[in-house]
Amino acid sequence: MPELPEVETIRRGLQELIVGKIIKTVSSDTAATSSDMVKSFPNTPADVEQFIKKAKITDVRRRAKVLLIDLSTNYSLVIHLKMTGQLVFVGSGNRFGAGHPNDSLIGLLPDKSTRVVFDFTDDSHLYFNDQRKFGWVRLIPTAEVPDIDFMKKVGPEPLEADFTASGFAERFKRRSRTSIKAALLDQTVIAGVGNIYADESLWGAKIHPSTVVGDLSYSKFKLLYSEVRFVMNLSIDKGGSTNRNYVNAEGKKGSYMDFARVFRREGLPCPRCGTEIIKIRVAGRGTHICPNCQRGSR
DNA sequence: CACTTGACCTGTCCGC
DNA sequence: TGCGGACAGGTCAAGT
Repeated sequence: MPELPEVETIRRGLQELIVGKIIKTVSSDTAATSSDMVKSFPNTPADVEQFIKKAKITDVRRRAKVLLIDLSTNYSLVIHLKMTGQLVFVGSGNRFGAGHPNDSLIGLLPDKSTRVVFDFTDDSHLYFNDQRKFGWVRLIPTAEVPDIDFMKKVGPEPLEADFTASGFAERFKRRSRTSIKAALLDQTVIAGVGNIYADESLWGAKIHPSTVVGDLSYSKFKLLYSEVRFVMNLSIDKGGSTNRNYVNAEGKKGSYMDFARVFRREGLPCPRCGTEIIKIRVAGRGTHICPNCQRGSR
């Protein structure tokens, strides 16, 4: 589901909503089977008892598309939402005031997609929902988080101030014979780009997604670098993209799709030249392009 | 090693 | 209205 802007939007929400709260229990009282639960959240009851129960939330961080919820026990909840994962906070009673979208969720969660429930001591709750069950939650000592495979392999954060265009171009040398779209989606090259922002940034840089990485000029890499940062910053500003399932920590949708130039806009005119946007398949993924603007030139 | 493909799941949409 | 197949915001483990 979420790419960097969506995970960052959730992180900012959770930062405001749950830091300082104390976890009372971790559970599920839903239709999820026990094997589903084990897959989503494999830590043992003893781990939960020792390192989660009574723990205070000290911080909420993000690395690539992974959320890190730090606990006062020096353990962290490491969470990947994959395609359809959600982390939704619901206050106790009328916490947000009548009519607030979050309060409309009271009584609606947990539902059949709820995999893990965190109950706080003030009777508020955090729900991990995941329709397709690809996502996961792991409890890991905070100091060991950088040692897990994903963290060791993942590439640099594209929005960091010290991340430069030349650094960006450099990262692609390891994937010089594949398509630029496959390379952009490769989390070991650059962190956080997924299918939406790959298509959006390639349109912005006027690069055909099938273009072989090694055929791209440095000036094209500079353009692509700028476009990746532009679309991700814009999306964070708009609260992310809700294509289907995505909601933020308060259960609200993001509005980037209202600003998308090509993603899921097949049949509509290219906002730059008016040519009809088409949908093709690149790197095994549905891919949206303007066939006029993105001709695969260097 | 670099690269591609299929698998993991459930739900929805589209054509017959 | 039903049914089969394709497809969906992501990563892995296999294969070549």
